[in-house]
Formats: sequence, structure tokens, C-alpha cells
Amino acid sequence: MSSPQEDCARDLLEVVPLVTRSIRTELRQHRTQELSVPQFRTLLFLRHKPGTSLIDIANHLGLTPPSTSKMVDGLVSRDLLTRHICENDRRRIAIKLTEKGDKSLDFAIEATIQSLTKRISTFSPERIETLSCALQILREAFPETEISICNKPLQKSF
Amino acid sequence: MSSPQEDCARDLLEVVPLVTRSIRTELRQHRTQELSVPQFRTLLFLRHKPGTSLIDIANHLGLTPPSTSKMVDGLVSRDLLTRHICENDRRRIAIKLTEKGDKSLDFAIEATIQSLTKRISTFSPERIETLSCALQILREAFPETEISICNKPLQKSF
DNA sequence: TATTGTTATACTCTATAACTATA
DNA sequence: TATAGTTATAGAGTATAACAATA
Repeated sequence: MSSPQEDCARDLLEVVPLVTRSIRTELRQHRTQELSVPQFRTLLFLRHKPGTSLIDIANHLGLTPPSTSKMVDGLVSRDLLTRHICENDRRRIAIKLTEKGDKSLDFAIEATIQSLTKRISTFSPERIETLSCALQILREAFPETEISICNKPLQKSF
Repeated sequence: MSSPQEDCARDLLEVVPLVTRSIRTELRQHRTQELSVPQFRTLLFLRHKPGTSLIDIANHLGLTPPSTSKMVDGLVSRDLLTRHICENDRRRIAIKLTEKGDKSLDFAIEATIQSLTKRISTFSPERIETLSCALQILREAFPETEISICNKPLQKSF
């Protein structure tokens, strides 16, 4: 026997991977600015929490510190992030977006949003409204992060 | 300036990765039966198209044939799939779920659905209804595959 | 000659374990 | 002794290129 909740969960399991694939493809497509999903999420997180430590990023992404360290390495060498020792606790590093990182993030966000917008552009206002409501509901059900891509930096420096 | 479509796309980009993470974690959690998302999708595809060739699976997943071959290798060695040469075209292989593969797939589907159901179990019937509608809309917008996890095999053999 | 699948090789992303520096 | 971060190493998952078998 299945409940409406279960039917809905089944639909989630079917539909969500399709949307994810589309997002991943779009993010990875932009040649020099190419980002993986975790790289993208890191830049986004740093826009909202500039100066964050490695551990905080690792926790946010659900990755181990070594994996996160390596990923940050790559982003630093691409000049998208900077890493500086915190003076009040010299074990920690303060990680920030560079200007280039900030631009790459904007670029990735805009390109991906345009691509997603195209997918839903033919739908009626009512259907768009239904979608929007549903996404707010899902946001409540999966509250692991509260980061928004709408708003620019909360604080520009730490 | 942003349109309702664009706002909705922005929400998609924020919310969908959260749900994906939850699905991936659940699929990967079941010790001996652990599956990656592409492995899961392969088993699901084979339930609906038993006897499918390697190329067809590769196209379905959006992977290259070598990557797909290697993944199928792994699933065969775990006794979840069988591989046989097609007699009418000896270049092709017919890939099928084993009984164990079939059970693993059921197990993965059920565990994941239960986990997702739990996430949305506290919502009102109206909100569940909104979610369900939205998922049908998304299904139209991202129609890359028509595979359903609700229905058991269309044909049990090829 | 074209198609199906595999092998060889390499790169990215992830992990665990062991390490350094600092608190 | 505990914490933040890195290095070393290994495994999964992906790709491209080159190959074998078949059509």
C-alpha cells in the first residue's frame, strides 16, 4: 500500500536526478570557468561567509578536511580563492573569494539560471507558481543549508 | 530584472542539490548493497529494458562506452548483472538483472523512498499535493528519461 | 568501412591514516 | 592533549585513444 507521501517521495526519486544532471552539465560546460558542483557550492558559501575556515567549508559540503583542503588548493591555484593564516588562531586559515572567484561565481550562477529558465519558459504563470511553492516546501524538508544565491555578500570581509 | 521563471530557476538551483545529496547518501548507505547513483540508474533501466546493449545503457546514462563497460564489469562481479553475447549480432551484449540485482534494486528503491517519505511526512495533504503537481511539471521540463520506478518489469526477458 | 565493446592510461574526486603546527 | 590543516596514499568514477571482433 502506498500513501500520497510515498508516491510523492517516489516522484522525487525519479525527477530530482534529471534536474541535477542538467545543472551539473551546465556548470561543467563553461570552458575556463568550469566548476564542479562542490566547487560551485564552496564559492557560494564563501560569498556568504567570507573568511571561513577549512573545517567550516568541509562541514558545509559534507566532505572530509583532506578532500576539502585539496579542492581549496585547486581553487587557489586557479586564482578563485585566497588563503591566509588567522592572526588570533594561527592554526586556522581564512578563505576568501578573489575578484576573479566572485566573477566566476556570478558567471556560473547566471549561465545555469538561464539554462534552467529556458527549460521552464513555456509554462503558464500558474504552473510556475506551483513550482515555486513546491520548492519552498522542499527547502523546508531539506534544510541542510540556508545559503541563498539571490543575495550578494552579507559582509565583504571577515 | 528578474522574471518569475528566473526566480523559480534560482530556487531550483538552490533546492535541487539538497535533495540530491539526501538521495545519494541514502543509496550509498546500505553496506553490502551500496549503489552509486549511476549504478542505481543502470539497474533501474535494465528492469525496464532487460537485455539492453552496453551502448544503450551508455546513452541513457550520458556516459562513454568505456566508462559504462567498467561500471557493468563491477556490477557483474557483484553478481547484480549478467552479460551474454547476442546471437543475432555477435558484437552486441545483452545485459540483464540477476535475481540478486533485482532484489538489490528493490531494496535501494524502498530504503530511499522511506527516507524521503520521512522528510515530507509532516506536511499537510495540500502541501503534498502541491509537491506532487510540481514534480509532474518538472518531469515535463526535464524529459530525458521516461523510466518509472513504480512499475515492475515490462518484459521479464528479452 | 562502420559499429560494438574492451583495454590501456590518465585525471578528478573522494576517503583514511599519519603528520605538523598551534592552542 | 586537542584542534586545524596538510601530505601521502588508495579507490571509485570518469574521459580519450587505441584495439579486437563482428557486420
